[in-house]
Amino acid sequence: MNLERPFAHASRNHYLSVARDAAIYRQGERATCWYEVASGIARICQFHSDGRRQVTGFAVRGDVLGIERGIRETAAEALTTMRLVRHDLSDSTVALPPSGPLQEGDSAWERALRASHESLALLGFPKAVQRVGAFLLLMMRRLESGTRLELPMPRIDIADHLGLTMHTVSRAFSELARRRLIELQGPHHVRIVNLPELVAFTGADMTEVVPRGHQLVA
Amino acid sequence: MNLERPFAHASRNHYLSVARDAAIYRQGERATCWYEVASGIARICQFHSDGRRQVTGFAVRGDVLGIERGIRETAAEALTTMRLVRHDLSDSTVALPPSGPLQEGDSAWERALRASHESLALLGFPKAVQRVGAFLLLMMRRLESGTRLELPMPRIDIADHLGLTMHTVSRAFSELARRRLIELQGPHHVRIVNLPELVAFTGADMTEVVPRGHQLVA
DNA sequence: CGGGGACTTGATGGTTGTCAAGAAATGTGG
DNA sequence: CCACATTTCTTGACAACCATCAAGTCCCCG
Repeated sequence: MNLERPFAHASRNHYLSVARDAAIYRQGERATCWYEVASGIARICQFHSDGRRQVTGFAVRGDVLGIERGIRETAAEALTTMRLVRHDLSDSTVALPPSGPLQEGDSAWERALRASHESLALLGFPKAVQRVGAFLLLMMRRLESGTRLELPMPRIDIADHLGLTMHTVSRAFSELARRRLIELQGPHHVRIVNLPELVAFTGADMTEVVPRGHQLVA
Repeated sequence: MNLERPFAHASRNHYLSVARDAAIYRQGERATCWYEVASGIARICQFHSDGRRQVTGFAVRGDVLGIERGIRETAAEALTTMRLVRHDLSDSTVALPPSGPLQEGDSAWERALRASHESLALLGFPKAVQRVGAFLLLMMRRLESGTRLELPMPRIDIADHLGLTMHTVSRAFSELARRRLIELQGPHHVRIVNLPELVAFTGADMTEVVPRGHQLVA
């Protein structure tokens, strides 16, 4: 499938810079290419007919952006200045090494699917504080920034990502800070003070338990 | 990539039957193959260390099941007796024609990604009744069964899929029935009585609005 | 230094989860 | 095929949580 040159030096691929707040692609367009994020962060979102806006993900270094055929179901916008690698739709070979939970040898589809599952997992947490906590832990892994997190997105984006309101997200940050699990140095600068306790409090140790199952199929 | 024989007659692929309640694969195993659903319905779920169970999806005819490499992050169980097509991991060519929102010419990864996005969209609805309504509409499309829906999964599975409790799901069904949008003939047999009103009430017309955007990248 | 947007926080009402009980459906053995 | 037992589903009451409305504060940038 894509076994040869797993990390090809994207010779035919366009590298491009994107300014903060620029649209990378729009919802409703016909997809002609997809991107890899070399640096910076993008917000991927979906606008619904009832007025809701759903942020389906944040794309960071190594993430695949806008891989789909036909009409785009999401829009992507740069939250910071970014560097992207543009790929043709017929190509599903990633050019950049993975970051965070991604793996070497992934195809682009595989990476996109993994990211989608991570977003699903976040929405599975029943309470707001847990969702926000899990979001911080996920971002820490994905940004590979240690315990000092720089989150360029506004609260409303986090809210629309986690299925909450801006207010509830803000309260969750405050509660995590009150419990001395994180420290807020300005709204966009979070320091994770007590990682193990944050993991425990959130319930997000991300290790799964094998269930007692029935007989296997073969 | 996968342009030749988009719907190959899966000659090297195994067809297999699965009994109701049988495990198709387990969480924590190493993935060795993936499946397509030829008939029946499977539940895909993820068990978390804090005891939660998240149903990440239901796989119906045409859906791709368990396409991932390395350790499986989900388990799959048959809700009904099923027929599956087993594929090698090196193969990403689907054998079955699409159903519902899927398209001809999809690769397996593409189908899996689409299904994942549909689940994400469901969790985006802010209220329980809307989520349940949107779930019914989605199932109607995917099962291609007209307005008479046979839902083999128990309420708890729907709840774990939508991020709700069994009780709330049950109340939502009751409310939709009270409003004469659906009719319940037994817990697993739903008839959609007033499709346009259900769509309107749910806010799930699934057509998106193009947002006013900034300048485009290129 | 001043203005405007983003963020935080408080008060309140609506929605959902929890606890508990009862009704309906399903499966089993006679 | 029917009676019974068990599971699943529904419904009610109450508590917890979150969205909404409304100020007030902080931050950023001109």
